[in-house]
Amino acid sequence: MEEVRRRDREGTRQRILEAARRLFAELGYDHVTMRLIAAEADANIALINRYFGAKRELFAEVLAMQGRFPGVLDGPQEELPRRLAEYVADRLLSDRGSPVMEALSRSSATPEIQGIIKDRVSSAIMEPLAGRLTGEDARLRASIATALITGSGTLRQLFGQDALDAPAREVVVERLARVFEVCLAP
Amino acid sequence: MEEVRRRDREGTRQRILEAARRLFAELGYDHVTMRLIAAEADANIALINRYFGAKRELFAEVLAMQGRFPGVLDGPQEELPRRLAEYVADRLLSDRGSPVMEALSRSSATPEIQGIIKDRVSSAIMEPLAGRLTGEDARLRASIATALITGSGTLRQLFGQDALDAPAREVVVERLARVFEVCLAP
DNA sequence: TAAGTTAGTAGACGCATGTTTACTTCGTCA
DNA sequence: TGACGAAGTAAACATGCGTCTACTAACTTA
Repeated sequence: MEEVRRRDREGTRQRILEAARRLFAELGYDHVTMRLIAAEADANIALINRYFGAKRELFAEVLAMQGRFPGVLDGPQEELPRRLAEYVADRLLSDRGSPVMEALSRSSATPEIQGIIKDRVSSAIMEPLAGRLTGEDARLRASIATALITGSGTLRQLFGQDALDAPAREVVVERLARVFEVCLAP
Repeated sequence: MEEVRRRDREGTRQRILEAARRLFAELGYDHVTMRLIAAEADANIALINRYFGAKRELFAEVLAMQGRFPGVLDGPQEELPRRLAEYVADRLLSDRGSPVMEALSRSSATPEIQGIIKDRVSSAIMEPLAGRLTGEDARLRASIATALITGSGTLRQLFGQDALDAPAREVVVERLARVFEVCLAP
């Protein structure tokens, strides 16, 4: 009955990385223990440190492997607010949130990794967003949109998927799209 | 040179409460230790548990003593978006954020106190806000505004007071006011 | 087949946490 | 004045954490 998949360095590494991704998103940095990751990945705890160095670096690698808003920031400029609205609405209404969004808003209070998260929010959300905006105060407008995105993550994590009293998806998208429009407009 | 303020039960209780308020706001629930509170309050650690029972209950008491958006939710209805905008802008730009806002967004990932925070966000922000709104989907609109408020807390805590590239206060308030208007409008 | 490399393992290490216990000291009131 | 209750204290408790070390066993290669 024993699994014969042994001595597979790369495979084990991937299982650890995937377990860490899932757990960090669900529980936040502080509440994920090395032992929990090891159990979830069905790997020995010492291998985590051997392959990744330390918990902090594992977290950094997890964030690094996430795409930067795939399909949201790309596409026609005039539909950007709507794509953001759909992204946020889907994450709020679906049975699980966005791993990046959740990991970020759940882990941002930990000094140990604050720098990592700051860089990630900057490079994956704020800067690409600000870069797509024209007119004055682009960075301010991008920041407000970012606040709305991360705040949605916090809300989701507190209230689960019925944070919004469960109206129809289209109503949520419509409202969010209008809000993002005002955020991003020059 | 010794302080002679000894054997003052109520005074000690208040010093502990005040130190806890400050520290929870600054560091979040997880990263505030009982020993840190005791040191900051210049009190013995055992007294914290004697007076408050447990860390969790101390946190609940800290949240309970905070006013519910004093001066923001009250006042003429048509200026509500602007008052919210001023509140958020001031917290983002000033040298320290709002204790409630910070404590909430810094501590929301801890399962131990998730219920406390959830109740607090509901009763202090979302429900009063939704109660002031007319028209359909009041709860959805209040939720989006809440997301923006808590998201601002997260942003502030990540980037400090120059999260917004430091434009003039009036510019920030103006933009936020327009966003809140769209959030809250029927 | 023997030797060497390395993935995988068990367990301990040192430290920090929230909480509790046993004790001391102060203040008050009979 | 002496005794008693309560405020304050020091130290320990049990637990959980990230990390590291010494070891075993599987695969590769000569």
